[in-house]
Amino acid sequence: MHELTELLRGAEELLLREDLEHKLKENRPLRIKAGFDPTAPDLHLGHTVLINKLRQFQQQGHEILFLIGDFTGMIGDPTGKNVTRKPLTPEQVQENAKTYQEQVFKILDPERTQIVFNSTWLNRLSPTELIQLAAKHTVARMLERDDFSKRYKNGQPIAIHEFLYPLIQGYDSVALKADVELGGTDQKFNLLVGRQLQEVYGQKPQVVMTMPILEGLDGVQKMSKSLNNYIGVADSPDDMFGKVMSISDDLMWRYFELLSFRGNAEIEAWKNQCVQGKNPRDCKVALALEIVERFHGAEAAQQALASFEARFQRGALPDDLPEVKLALPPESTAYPIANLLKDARLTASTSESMRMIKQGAVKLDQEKVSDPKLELGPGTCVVLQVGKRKFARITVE
RNA sequence: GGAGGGGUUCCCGAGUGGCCAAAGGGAUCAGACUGUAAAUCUGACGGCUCCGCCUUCGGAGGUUCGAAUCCUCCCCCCUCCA
Repeated sequence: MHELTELLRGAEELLLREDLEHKLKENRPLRIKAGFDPTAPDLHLGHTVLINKLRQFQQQGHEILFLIGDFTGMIGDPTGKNVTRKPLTPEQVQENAKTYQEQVFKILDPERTQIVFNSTWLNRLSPTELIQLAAKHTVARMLERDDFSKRYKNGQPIAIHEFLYPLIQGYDSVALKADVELGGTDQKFNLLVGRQLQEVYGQKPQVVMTMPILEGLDGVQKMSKSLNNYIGVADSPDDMFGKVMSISDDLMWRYFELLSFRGNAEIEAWKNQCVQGKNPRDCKVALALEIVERFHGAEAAQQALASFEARFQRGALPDDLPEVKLALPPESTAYPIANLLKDARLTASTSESMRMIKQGAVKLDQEKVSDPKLELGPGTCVVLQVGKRKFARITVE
């Protein structure tokens, strides 16, 4: 029972709960399937929500089937928008799959994870078999899918192959004899097709678990690269740490739920302590450490914490200052500070430089700059800082 | 094919001849404070050789002392009817 509660944590929906309970009682490793697109292996923490859930299953002794959809990737998921998606070459698929593994195995145990490619069995499917597969499902049921029905009502085209996509994804579950399939909430329909097909093929239908979309740093919109509210798994330890620290106290608990490996009980206890006056900051530090450690190791995490404290609590300079060398503008004998800041990319324009100086945000060798007309002659080497986060060691040549 | 509505500074969205570099909100940035890059408060938020100057309101022309606002043509988006 306790197992189940942990597994349910953060999950959006579980269909059907009784099925999962039964399967768990069988006391055997369950086959847990999750499919991934072989495109864009540039993962951020939002993507890891699903992977974290896989890890939980894995830790309870179940078998993970990490499916790379190299075949389906060639069809393109029917999003309705990008109708013509460039097919990936086998090389690209291999490349992306490799990147996936590197990143994903920071969370999953490679020993107990099977990576499978659906082209393995789908390429062997004969036209006859494919048509037999298509015969197992009806148009009416396909049209139950929200975006299909909308497009159909609006008279927008739906290509036949788009109907094939959910079928094929479902067939994957048959081929893999999946007990459970995980996916994002947007995958619900496809996951359910898997259930139906398995039943038709004489298997027990898989349990479907959907995971929510993680909110980004702003706490409102979904985490995505284009909104620039993401924490990339490849971010530097300092960045990763800082970004976690920047989330609001409210959002922190959501992140604990979906990103932390700590048990429910522990997190609940912390939450209660915070209500009773414990500083939420300390919980956030723990979360930041945990996440940095996951992707960069314990040592890097401690260093990130140390440099964070040094910088923001004591106002110290970061260790690795970007070095910038700038040549004097032609026909001048000194570099005006405003232009220097712009050219060193500490500000976006000289106007912004002026503003920052007026606002008291600019520091030269730790001293506040108040004169907007300050000029630096050739040969000077100084540390310039704008705000709390932007630094550079600048040499004027 | 017909009838309307609209394109404003990163986003949303005011503005219908001068007081408009353009209200308000969001995002962002800075300062203060703090528990942190949370929260809150204050301020900034086109560019520049920065107490002054220059360039913006879909595009190109025009009217005017003066236009985001008026006129002409063009481009693009949306809604309704057929």
